Amino acid sequence: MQYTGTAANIVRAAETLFAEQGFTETTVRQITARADVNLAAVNYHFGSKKGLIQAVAEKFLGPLCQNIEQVLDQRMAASDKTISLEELLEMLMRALLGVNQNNDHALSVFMRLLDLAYMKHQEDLRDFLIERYGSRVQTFIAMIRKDAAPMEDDEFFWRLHFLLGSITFTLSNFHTLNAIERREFESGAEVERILHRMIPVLTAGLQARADRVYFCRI
Amino acid sequence: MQYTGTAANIVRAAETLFAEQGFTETTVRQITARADVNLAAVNYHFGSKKGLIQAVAEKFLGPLCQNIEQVLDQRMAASDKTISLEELLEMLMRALLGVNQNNDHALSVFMRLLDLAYMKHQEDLRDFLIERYGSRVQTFIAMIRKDAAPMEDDEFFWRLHFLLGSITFTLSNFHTLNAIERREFESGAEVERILHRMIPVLTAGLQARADRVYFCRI
Amino acid sequence: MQYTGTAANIVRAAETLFAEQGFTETTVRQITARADVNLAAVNYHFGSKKGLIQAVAEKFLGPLCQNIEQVLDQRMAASDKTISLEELLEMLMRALLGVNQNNDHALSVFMRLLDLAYMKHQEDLRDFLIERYGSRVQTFIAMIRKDAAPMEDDEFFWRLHFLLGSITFTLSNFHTLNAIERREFESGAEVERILHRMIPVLTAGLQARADRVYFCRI
Amino acid sequence: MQYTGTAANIVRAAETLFAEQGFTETTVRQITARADVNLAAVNYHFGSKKGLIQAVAEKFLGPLCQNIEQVLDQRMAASDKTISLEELLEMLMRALLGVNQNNDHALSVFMRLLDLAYMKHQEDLRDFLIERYGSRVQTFIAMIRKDAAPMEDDEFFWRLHFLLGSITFTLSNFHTLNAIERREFESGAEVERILHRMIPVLTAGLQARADRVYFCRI
DNA sequence: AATGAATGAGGGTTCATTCAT
DNA sequence: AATGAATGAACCCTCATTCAT
Repeated sequence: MQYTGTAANIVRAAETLFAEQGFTETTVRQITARADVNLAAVNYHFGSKKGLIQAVAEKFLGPLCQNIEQVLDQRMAASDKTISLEELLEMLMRALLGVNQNNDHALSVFMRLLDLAYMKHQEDLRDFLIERYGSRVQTFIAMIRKDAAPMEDDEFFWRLHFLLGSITFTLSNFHTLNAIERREFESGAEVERILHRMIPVLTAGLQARADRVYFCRI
Repeated sequence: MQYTGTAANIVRAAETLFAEQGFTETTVRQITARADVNLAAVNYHFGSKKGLIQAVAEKFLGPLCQNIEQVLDQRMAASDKTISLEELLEMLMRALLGVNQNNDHALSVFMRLLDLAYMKHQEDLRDFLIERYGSRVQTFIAMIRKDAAPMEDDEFFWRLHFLLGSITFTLSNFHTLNAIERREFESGAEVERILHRMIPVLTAGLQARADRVYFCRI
Repeated sequence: MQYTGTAANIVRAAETLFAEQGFTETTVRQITARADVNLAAVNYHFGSKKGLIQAVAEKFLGPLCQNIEQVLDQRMAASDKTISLEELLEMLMRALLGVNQNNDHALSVFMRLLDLAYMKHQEDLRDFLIERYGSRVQTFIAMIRKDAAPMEDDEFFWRLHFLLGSITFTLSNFHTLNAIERREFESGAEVERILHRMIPVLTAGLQARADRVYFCRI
Repeated sequence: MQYTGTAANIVRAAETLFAEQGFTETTVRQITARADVNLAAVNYHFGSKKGLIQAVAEKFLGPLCQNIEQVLDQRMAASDKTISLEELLEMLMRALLGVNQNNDHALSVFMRLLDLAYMKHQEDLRDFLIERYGSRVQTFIAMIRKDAAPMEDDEFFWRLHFLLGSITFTLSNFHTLNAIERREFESGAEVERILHRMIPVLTAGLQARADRVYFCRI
């Protein structure tokens, strides 16, 4: 399951660089140079650069889903059937933190991958993720909806992506945002604090009533 | 101010491709092929690919800032000094819509640019944007804070970026999200409707109280 | 004969840049930018970059030949038929200085042109120069031979080019050499002084006896 | 130390083309085509075109300096401390010939490199050569001065460059000069003969007294 | 007489990938 | 299992030149 030796070095180097620069902007040369391995090693071990990206993705997505499912099962077994939004989001955040435990860049890469998956010509990646993790994610999303404000399907669809945007943007660019905060306020927050801060904000967003009238195009 | 002829064709083609694929993934050859102009035209008119990206950026940022400032001035002159969050966000959304009026991809490109600006090694772009538009944006942000829940500076800083993430993610990937919605719900929403839907969500997020205790790393 | 207006500006700018960087390394853009004229002006006035180079060449070669011929005629008319090498070389140096009078870079360009003419694939330039100035130069060379040491035709041919090398190298790179001298000896010599210094050296070289045995390839 | 395989083919092809056309005029595509290797091979093996030029330079400069130093040491050890100018120049010429032994174009390239090094904006190359070979050359130059006519430092500086000009010009353009000689005298001299012919000329030039009065600018 | 716009050709360089060893 | 050498394709950019005005 876990990579060892050369392959592990490559994955480690790739995570850092993907997190800092994005996937396209990171070259195989940069990765192998940082991992201190041969240039051909990426293709040897992962078939292609795309293969490496998927490997990096799976390394986190698997444990993440597993973690959430396990905690959810425990919670469901223990008591009643409805779980509050705050609690659900806290589960999610804890799971994300777990992913981050071994590598500071893991979360950034993961979020960047989600960003990438929503780009126009990335059907391949999108399908890969949906096929692998789609159904497991749906369960969790269904739980969230139960405690959100009542709303139409499409309204919920969009709100979910507002929420997803908050998470991916903040975590993709955590390094930069942290640096800015450090410069402006002379103290920077850790990932866990930011994740925690999101909970009330996202909760409020999902529970807000949507009763306003539309404005018209000028 | 507005480009004409070849330069305009280039900008138009670039907007579409940048919106669909991102900046790095889009090549000068793709742009000039789509614009049906010579390969060298990009360098002739914009100096470099980077120059073209900045040109595309300024085309929207200028009018956007101007629009917001103007509306804000009118509103301030007309009546009292405090403006509700909903109203402020509606101003913002209307201004964004205005930017989008002539080109469906304008907003996506603009949001992608913001995304790019937060990447680690993009200090150049970051500085360019701050120098050009920093102070004008600050004014608007200050207004927002007045009607947000009372909170520390750093808390506000992060919430602002949660909000920014929602906007950039949704608009960057509007094309894809719209396609998904269309497929799943057999009806797709226009940009303006999505922008409007954000208002109560973002408002609730900024006004939510932040009184919860931290959870600890597991 | 003399260029005016735009054409003159172009020639002036070209001389400087050709002198500093050589012909290939100097671009039409650099020339027109420095001359503060339109990019197309070079082609408009001189047909092509090559045409400009020839124009620059003729501007100096014409007066140079004329000057030498005139002085030579006066001297021949005035007195005896044999003129010393020193005197002939002094005529040449004075003529070169005359060429340099209006533009510090004229000599460098001229010498660089001679250098260029000896390159393998520059038959065009070679033929152009020979056709235009070949016979006039031959007369002067014949005078030189009269006061040189007695030697075979081929020996004289090579010595003449040793001499030519000294002149072209020193004057092509006068700017750099002057800067080095200035740095090392804290005083730099003017072109005229250098030209004068060459006379005894070149004279001695042409008058040296060539009576040594060959060495063998190791 | 010596290149093998593809790298050697590249160097060989580059030497010929550089000798014939100069550095700027020679394209990487020409080099790789002639060497019958992939276009990217130059960058793979030498980093850049500039890197290739330096590699070509070092291939000759190293052995050249070593050769001269070795011969000089032997000569110094064997007998008295003063060596005649003729003998010193013969050492130099033999060393140059040694460099030329394996490749007819080696000398031309080397001389063209020296020419290039004296151009205005080539400080990089100049510094590279000085740093690498400056001190070793100084020793030899000091020996030359001992048997030259007594003169001021600056006078010697210029005479040395008159001499350098003779050598670089003749050898840079040996191919062309040889062709001309062949056409005009129906027999061409080999490099070694030309090098030998230079010795008395250069010796006379360095030993000539510099006692003439200056002429004035007309 | 002069120019802004545009272009075809070609420049050096870099990419992910392959293959013989 | 791993690598040094090599490559085809594509990158952005710059060149001298042309053409309509």
